[in-house]
Amino acid sequence: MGNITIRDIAKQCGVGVSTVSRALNDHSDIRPETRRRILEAVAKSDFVPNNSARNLKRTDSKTIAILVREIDNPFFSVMIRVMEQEIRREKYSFFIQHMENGQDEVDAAVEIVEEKRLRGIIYLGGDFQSCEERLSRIPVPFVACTARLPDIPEDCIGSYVTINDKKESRHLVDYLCHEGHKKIAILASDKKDTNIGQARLEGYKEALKANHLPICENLICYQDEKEAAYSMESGYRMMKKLLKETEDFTAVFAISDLMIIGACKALLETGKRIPQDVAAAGFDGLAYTGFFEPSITTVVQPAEEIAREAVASLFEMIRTKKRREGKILPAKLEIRKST
Amino acid sequence: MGNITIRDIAKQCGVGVSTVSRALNDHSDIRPETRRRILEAVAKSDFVPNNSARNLKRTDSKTIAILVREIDNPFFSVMIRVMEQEIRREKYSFFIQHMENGQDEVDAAVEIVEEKRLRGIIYLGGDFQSCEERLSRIPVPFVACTARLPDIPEDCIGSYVTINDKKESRHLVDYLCHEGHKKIAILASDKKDTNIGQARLEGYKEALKANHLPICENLICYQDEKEAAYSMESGYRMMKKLLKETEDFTAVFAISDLMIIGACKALLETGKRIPQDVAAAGFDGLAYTGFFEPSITTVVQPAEEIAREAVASLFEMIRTKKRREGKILPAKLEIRKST
DNA sequence: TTGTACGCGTTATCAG
DNA sequence: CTGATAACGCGTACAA
Repeated sequence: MGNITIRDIAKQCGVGVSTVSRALNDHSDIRPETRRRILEAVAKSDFVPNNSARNLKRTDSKTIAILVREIDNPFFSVMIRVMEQEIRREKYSFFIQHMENGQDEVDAAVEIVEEKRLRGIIYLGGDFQSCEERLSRIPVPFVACTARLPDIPEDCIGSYVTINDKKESRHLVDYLCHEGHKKIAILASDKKDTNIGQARLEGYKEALKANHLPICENLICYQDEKEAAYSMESGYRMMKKLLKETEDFTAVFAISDLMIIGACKALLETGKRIPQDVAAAGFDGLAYTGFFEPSITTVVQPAEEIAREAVASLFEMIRTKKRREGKILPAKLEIRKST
Repeated sequence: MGNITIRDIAKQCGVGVSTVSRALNDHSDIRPETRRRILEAVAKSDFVPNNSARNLKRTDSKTIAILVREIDNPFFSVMIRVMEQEIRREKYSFFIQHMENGQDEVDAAVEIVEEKRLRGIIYLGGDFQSCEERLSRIPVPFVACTARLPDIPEDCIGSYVTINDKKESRHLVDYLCHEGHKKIAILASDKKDTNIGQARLEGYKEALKANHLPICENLICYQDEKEAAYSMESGYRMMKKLLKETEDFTAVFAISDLMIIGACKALLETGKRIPQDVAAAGFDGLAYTGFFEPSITTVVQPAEEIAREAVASLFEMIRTKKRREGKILPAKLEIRKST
């Protein structure tokens, strides 16, 4: 299928290809009349500029990419919406891409930067633990949101915006302890997780220690590696399993809101009352938790602020070409009826 | 920044560029030993194949794209997961792209097909009402899921998989009527909507007519065009507004589950009991609705089946190069505690 | 202000 | 099996 090219347009208008190119790219050195004529012809034809050829030549593009790890994490929705606004305001365009499961964050970046001549990258989620040294291969400024980042090498223009997962988690569990709970179960991520899931688990452990409570391995449910992480389904199944093994707990904390929602269903199905029999708390601050009955206690991440801050950081780095200190924003413990 | 190219690799290995290319692309006509040597050198270097150049030259790529309209629609999550599986099974790769607000479905397709040498496209959501004639510009087979498609022109290899929104909606409202409700409010999409939102509204009207009930304009809440469509927030606000204007209804039907969840919150806040004072029903079959208290009556779309069927249709069209009949799958009315 | 010609990094072709 | 070379479609010096 011989696609139509700028050469065809040029011929059709009786001008040179470069003139067409200039018209297409809003260059100034072209007579308005010529420009209009060309654009008109383009509009009439089915001509579509070939982006591959474009990007091959271009060096620049005022485009930034949002690389999402778990596209079905509803927590990201709000952030994406805010980011869209902020990026538009800077007159940049952007697009969202999903990183597949096996794909490494750094490789994905390198590939896409070349391909699209990006000016910057925003990561949503992802695990950077295993790519510390490789981080400096990312050839444009980047910001990681809601991800755990190792120390960023000096020579690389990257930053992060996140909350202190460990601290906030500890805070929540601490609150549960003060409410008098002695046996607190946790629905954690899988054992090998080195990401925020692990941080939240650590916070749980620290809180127990600080309250002189023992850490019982049988109250720690690890996520099955094969299951969709952080999901309602996995929360449901983990709670079912836990209930089968023991009923000796008065509170449960899940490292994500989706999981606690699933877990609540399992609890209610088993005839447990929330919070009378078992108190339940989640993490993230999804809007859903407030709509629930009983409404669910959770750690609310400042999603909009994280998004805004991330975009701001990114553009600052793009302008100054200098690395920027990472930001850790405070989350808010929202105490509701479930505890 | 002079990026490293296959020419560099070729020089380094003492071979021609085409040999490197062959090694990289798994061609058969290359000595295994040579191949190994080259791949090794590549792995050691920081070489990253330039996709733009690749796609410029390539004609083919065993790749399909999923174009999603509302990336934050949780209804799509399940579908994406299933599609991923099915596409992998065919040994194709895929990627997800988000269509921006102003972007037209056909334009998005045309652009991306050229750029990525796609073999096919799956649309998730979107409105095709305004692009009937232009549909045949899409140069590869495509399938639209959960979207309303006008008649597909003869010369274009496209299909759809969806439910009958009008019928299912009518079915649900019909059920509400049979439960004895005479005043049924609806939270609809915006007035100009020509998509599935409109279809669901039509179903509502038909059901009322069939049950000899009047259609009261003041019981129809249209979505504010500026608000995020189908969202919890808009459902919440619409219900608040409705309650301020009238309390003269005993049931409410929202055209999406998210909206009804928001609406329920508004109802509960106002002291209404569900379903005693007001019955509530949604549409889509999001997992959340089952986890809710009270669990919410809804029309469950067969998400997994739609996804599977869509991928199957697409591959069939890719193979046969022939258009395929669209599929309309049955949804299931799930009656729960909220009605 | 406009046109010509070259090169971006690959892959396909074809001759060895 | 391998290497030289011609496209792919566009942007941009440079010349006109």
